Amino acid sequence: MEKLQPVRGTHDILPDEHEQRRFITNQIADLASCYGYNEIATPIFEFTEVFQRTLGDTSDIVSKEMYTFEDRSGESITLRPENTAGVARALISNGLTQSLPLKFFYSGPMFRYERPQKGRLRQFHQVGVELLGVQETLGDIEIISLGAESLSKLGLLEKTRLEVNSLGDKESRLNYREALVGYLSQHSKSLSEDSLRRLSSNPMRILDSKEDSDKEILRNAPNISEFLNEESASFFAKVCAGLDKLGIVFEINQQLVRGLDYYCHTAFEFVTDELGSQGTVLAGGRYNDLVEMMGGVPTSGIGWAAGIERLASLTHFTSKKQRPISVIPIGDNALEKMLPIISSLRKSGFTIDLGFRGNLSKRMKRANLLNSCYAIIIGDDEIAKSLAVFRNLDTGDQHEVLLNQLHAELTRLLPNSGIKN
RNA sequence: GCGGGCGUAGCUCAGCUGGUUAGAGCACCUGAUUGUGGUUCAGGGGGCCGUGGGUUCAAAUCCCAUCGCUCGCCCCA
Repeated sequence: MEKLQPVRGTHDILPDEHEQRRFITNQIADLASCYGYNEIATPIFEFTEVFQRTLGDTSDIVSKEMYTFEDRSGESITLRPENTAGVARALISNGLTQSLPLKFFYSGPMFRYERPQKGRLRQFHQVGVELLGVQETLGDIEIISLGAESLSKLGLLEKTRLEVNSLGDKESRLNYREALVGYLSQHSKSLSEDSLRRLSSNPMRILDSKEDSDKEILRNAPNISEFLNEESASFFAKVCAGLDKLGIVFEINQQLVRGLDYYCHTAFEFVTDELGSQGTVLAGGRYNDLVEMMGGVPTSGIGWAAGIERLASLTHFTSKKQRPISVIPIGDNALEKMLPIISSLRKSGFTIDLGFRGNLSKRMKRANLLNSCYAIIIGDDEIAKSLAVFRNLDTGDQHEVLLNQLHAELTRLLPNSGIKN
């Protein structure tokens, strides 16, 4: 509660910034809608087990990044660190497995207890999609394509590169894991402290270590591709072929390992070099075991999430807002006369600002400050003649318009304003 | 959890080898302009110099602690 600051790692989103974020969200939501994805919203907190059971005890999220607390009835509650587990839970809770396949889009805040830095917050926001009940490679291809198009629509595709990898099915992964542990154990003396710890808990995560000493050892480590069984290998090959067919450029990164336990087969990340070490902008993968892990019927799934703050910091945005029209009544009579007219203009969809106080000069200043395009000025002289002074604030030209012609005049001058439907 | 940088006006910052009443630009308010904005001019309000302690005749300035912000590591969106 020191000095009325927001909690560390959280920020107020003021109107200018919010407009950009809403724009980004809408762009992706519209695109997802074209792909047939429907918006879903799950609670921003869940019982802790929802995340604990699915993300994996050894994942960083569960081991040190969860916002967990006890509520008044003693239940352990966790603010969602990501939304895939919540969507999977909702699928089960609502018996939606009857109507597979399902395509979901979501957006909203996520929470992770981390040290904030550039592109990383404790409360951040994601948009994401989940495709449930599709085990065909067509699902992987559609999801990655939707990710690529989302970035493209925001003009960010050329700022990122797509990396993909296959983690294979369970059998392939176990075989690989064994081989990897065998290899790394021979070099355990030279491994970094963190990697050494992961050797027993989560050895695959050592693959994306950034320690030079680890990288050196990893250079000769076995590759996952050599351990994919026939089914997994052909699955991955089909995904890659599909991406090629769609003209989606990607590179295979065998070190790419997603941090969460529930991933299998396809894993992918769109990364940029423009955000320091937080380069991942949009990332996801396949999670065929997740729903079953939560106690539902086996249901395959694939999806991705993108960080809105990261997208926003890569995007140059200019406001798309309508410039307002300032109505400036002088005196109580004029105000009374204009109130119903203002109300009617607003109902027609025009953006009207009625400065709340001040003389003509003050109100003109406000009109200028708001970047209004026109000022409609009316005083006793004008009332007597049932008209208003209509001033173009860019040119300074002004002319008189009958009050009953105001709507027509604005419609003529601002054909793109007004209610669309 | 670990390391670096920084906390002075609403914002961006100057001042810091200690020395009157702490400054600038932008923003804000008032007036020139009581029926006309942007430009200009004149004036004005605003600061526990992050907080606590220490050194000193004297601290925004030096030292320590603490809190906050920020950047990086780990990891992730």
